[in-house]
Amino acid sequence: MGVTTIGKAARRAGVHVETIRFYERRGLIAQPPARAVGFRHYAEETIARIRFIKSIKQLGFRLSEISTLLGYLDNDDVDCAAAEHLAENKIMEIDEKILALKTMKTALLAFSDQCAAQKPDGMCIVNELYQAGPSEEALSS
Amino acid sequence: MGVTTIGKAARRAGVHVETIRFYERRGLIAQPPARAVGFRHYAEETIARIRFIKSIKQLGFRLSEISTLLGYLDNDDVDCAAAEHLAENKIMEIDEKILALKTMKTALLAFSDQCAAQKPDGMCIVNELYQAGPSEEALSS
DNA sequence: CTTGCATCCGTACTATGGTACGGTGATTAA
DNA sequence: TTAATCACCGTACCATAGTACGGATGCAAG
Repeated sequence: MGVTTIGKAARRAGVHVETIRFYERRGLIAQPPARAVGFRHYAEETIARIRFIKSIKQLGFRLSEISTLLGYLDNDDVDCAAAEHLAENKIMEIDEKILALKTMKTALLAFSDQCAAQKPDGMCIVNELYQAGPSEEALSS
Repeated sequence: MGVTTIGKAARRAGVHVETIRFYERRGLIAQPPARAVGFRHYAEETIARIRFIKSIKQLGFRLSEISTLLGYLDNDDVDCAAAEHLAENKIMEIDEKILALKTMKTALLAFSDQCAAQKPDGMCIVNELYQAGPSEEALSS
């Protein structure tokens, strides 16, 4: 196998070329130095780093948070307690999102029920809501 | 009470002035015609319309979707079946998001557990993940 | 040797829902 | 009357995570 150019690196890491460049611009990974003669070579560590970013992203972390985490790693400054703290914060964040979505779902179900209980005159709940100009508290639970 | 200028309209609808302008630009609400002499007057229907947008937004609908819905309303083209369909689609969308978040949470809990089971050498799971360059399937469930 | 794909690089654009700014003119309360 | 507030308008900017584009060059296969 030949040298690992950006295209091969992308395929091996499971991301797009543009994503690698984007991560370079964001400072998440270092850009390999330009060579006098050929294209840039990507080191194994860089590919591992991209895979790591991808894994952590799947846990719901933002790139800015991953950037911070990588900063700790680069300084050998990660301990289990700190990592656990990060994970727990993220879990709470996720719980909040889930709660908000469940609230929406409840309201939507109520809405849907009112649609189903169609008036004999064919007037839809949507029309009524719109005509009435719903008050602050309506639908807002 | 005096005329309903944009500021009063915003207060009564529970949004910011800029939001009203933004909705006007997006075509969600009509801009009242400029008057020769004073400021624009906002009609009651417009305020009701903004409140309606706000309510529907709380159900998780995007402005583009609300725009479509308002188009139906403006043409008296809403029936309960269609509205119910909209709501049910949105419920499915929300369910998918909840599922994705729960998957993340599960992975995070596993991660957190591994942090808690700290190695005697003080080596954190994060370091190991990073050094190892996690494979495609690791953490990805 | 030439064709065609790949790399390089900066910049601009995507969607989302607004928010902020800057300068000008109208209005209103003291 | 004058100062403070509000309205008007276009444009630019925020976060998010990339994606797309265009032109120049490199490299490898036929």
